[in-house]
Amino acid sequence: MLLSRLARVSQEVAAASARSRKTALLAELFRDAEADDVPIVIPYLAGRLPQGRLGIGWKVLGRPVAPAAEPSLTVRGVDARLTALGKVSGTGSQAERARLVGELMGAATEEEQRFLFGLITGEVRQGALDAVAVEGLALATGAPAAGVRRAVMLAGSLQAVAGALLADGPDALGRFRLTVGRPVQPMLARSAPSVAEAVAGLGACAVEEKLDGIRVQVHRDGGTVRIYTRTLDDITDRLPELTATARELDGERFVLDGEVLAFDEAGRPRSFQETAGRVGSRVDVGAAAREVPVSPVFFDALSVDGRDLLDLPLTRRHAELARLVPEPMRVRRTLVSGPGDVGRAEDFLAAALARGHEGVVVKALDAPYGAGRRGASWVKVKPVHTLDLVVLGAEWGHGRRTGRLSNLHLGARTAEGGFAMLGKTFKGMTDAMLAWQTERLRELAVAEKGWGVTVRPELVVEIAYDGLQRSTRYPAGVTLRFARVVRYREDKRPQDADTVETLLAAHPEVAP
DNA sequence: TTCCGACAGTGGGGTCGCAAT
DNA sequence: ATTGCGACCCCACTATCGGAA
Repeated sequence: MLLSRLARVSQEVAAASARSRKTALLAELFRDAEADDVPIVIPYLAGRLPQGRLGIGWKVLGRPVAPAAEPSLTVRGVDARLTALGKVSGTGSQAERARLVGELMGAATEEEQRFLFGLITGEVRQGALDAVAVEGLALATGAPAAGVRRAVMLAGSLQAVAGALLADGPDALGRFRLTVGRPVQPMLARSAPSVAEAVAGLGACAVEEKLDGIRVQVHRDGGTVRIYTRTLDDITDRLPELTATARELDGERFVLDGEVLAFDEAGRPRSFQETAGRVGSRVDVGAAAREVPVSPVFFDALSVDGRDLLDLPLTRRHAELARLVPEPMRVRRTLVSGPGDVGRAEDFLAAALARGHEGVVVKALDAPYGAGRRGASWVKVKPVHTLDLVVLGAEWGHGRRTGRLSNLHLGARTAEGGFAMLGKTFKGMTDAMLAWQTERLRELAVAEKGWGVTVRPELVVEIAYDGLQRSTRYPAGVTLRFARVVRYREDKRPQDADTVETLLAAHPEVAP
């Protein structure tokens, strides 16, 4: 199959607004793909490369290359070139990679160039990723969409399911079940502003501590242990102490879900930055593990002794977890009978925060494990802080925000009477706010830059954030974590904005 | 008809590791 | 040695479609 066909369909998918139309376009293409093209076409149209990331980004791709006049690239040919590109390494490799990229782009038409660019940077912007590709695959093969979705969650991969379906038809779905050693999409939580609201929607529930670390899925099959992240990357080699722990547990075959994080001598959690740095270390893992050892805290069991527990209620899964994992390695929790019992949940949240944790996750006791779902049965609650900050500048948006000033530069007042930038945010704005701030910030602009504008510090905006973290980038030595706009405060003047001093005083554990 | 669940998009900061400077 | 870049951790929020109520 020619790449031009994919590029054309991708553009049509992007132009279609109805999801059903996108699905139909993808299904038509999947049906036409030859068997050898399928393992490439499916991920491409889901906006991903079968090779995963190539180590090539905007910098190399940004260089313009004259497009070819006529399409000639085949899907398989492109795949072979990209595989070769991913394998280039060593000194001088950047130049070689740039050369190969230039060669590929030079063989592509303008439309194909746009498609390849999106594919390689991971931004296809066609309004259809995995979920829509799953629908298209179901339509193309006559398999039930829910069955395909479930198979993909259990296989942890769209490609495997696509290959089986197109080769063997809808019956192939039955082959996909939870397998020890093969990661499944983890269950996710939605958020609520208070435990009262979280409990109100759930009835009888467990309230568990929310730990600020790295999500891990631990598989053990006899002497073999594998550890996967939330995105199903294999990080076994980086966590030798967790591998050892899994081998010591009193079970031969299991799959556990949990969080891994570092604690200090007093047993309080170390900062996310410290845990993430440790887990990210790959070169001298032994030294990293000695310096910042991490501990697992498990909260779910997906499989024990060959029994698949996914469809069992949390109560049953937790009973299995408790049989397998000693109490200190399980997440701290309390049980709440329902909305009449909210006081217990609120007390538990306060205690969790006092112990230095992020918040709580409220879980319905009767809910199964919804692999890959951000279902309503897990709800996280974290305290939210707010500040009144001053807009110092704004950056031009991309995609659907093109032509709008989007990403705000936020400043707090300093003791010297100026403003210290604390970070940026693009979150929380409605389309109306984007339009309004674009106009207002242009009026306040003192300098037009390529990336946006700097403005007179006059506009006050209320910002919500989850906490402070250390920063080497910003002058106060700290930055906001997960900053988002709540509303503009036109009733406030910049001299009413919060100061760096009060911010640091509110988070003494982070203050430099 | 209205409501709401699921998705895609729009990017944030930090850290690590590699290659280039 | 330092810098730039990309990958991958953590993540919030809005707009939209389409099925459920």
